[in-house]
Amino acid sequence: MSEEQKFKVTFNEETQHLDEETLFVVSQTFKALSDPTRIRILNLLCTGEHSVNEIAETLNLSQSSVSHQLRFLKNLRLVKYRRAGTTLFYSEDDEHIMNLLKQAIEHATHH
Amino acid sequence: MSEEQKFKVTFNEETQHLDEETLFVVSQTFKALSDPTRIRILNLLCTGEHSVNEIAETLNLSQSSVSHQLRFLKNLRLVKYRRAGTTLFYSEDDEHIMNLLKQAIEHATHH
DNA sequence: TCTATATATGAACATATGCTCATATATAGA
DNA sequence: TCTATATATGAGCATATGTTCATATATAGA
Repeated sequence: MSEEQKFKVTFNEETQHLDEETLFVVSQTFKALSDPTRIRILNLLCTGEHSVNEIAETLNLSQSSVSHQLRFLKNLRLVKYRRAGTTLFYSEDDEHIMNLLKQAIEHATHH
Repeated sequence: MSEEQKFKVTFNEETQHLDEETLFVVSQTFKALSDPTRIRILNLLCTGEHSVNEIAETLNLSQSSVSHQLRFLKNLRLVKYRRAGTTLFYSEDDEHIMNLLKQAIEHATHH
């Protein structure tokens, strides 16, 4: 089997069959991006780090709601935080996924 | 104002505020990609057009479930179909969004 | 230690989601 | 027109999701 054929086989396996784990990770990732509140939070974090209260006030959301959503995003490692006293500053933690979000926003705005 | 500054302003405006409609379209798009069944269907359609029954049999899903999900995907214009007698052949209808899916699968498999 | 501020968390609730089951619709051929 | 095959659809159900409310936890300062 040539190198080219090997590549083709590998490629086809990747596009034709998705194992359970990949399917789970991909669906969870898109689920994170499928809620307006989380999109707004991530979009705000594009502009740099922000505290929980800053996010809540800027986006007109309850502190609790923001905190719940940030936990969700943090579990998926889409955001991280830095502590400064009692304040936690959240920021992006997955450039690749943030890029997907930006692409989708671009796509939605220009069509 | 330099060209560079102009670009920066435009860029910031786009990333800081999302209007209702954009938010809705983006969240709906990602919602379409957030379910394992729909991901498997779209991933299968990457390989070319397929009838409803083909999809159901290949992915081991009920005809009803596939039909419901295809309606969902069709409403978002992510898939289209071609009729041949009583058989409907479904295929991709949004290259850009399919590309987002492929990127996410790549991202999930290589990390 | 007591207080104030920032954030996290759990329960409860309303709504959304995805599946199955039964059935309707549509097309082709006899 | 009658039948067979392919697909669509609606109701019902179990589960998932996002929010609020009340409260817990954590840190800093007096």
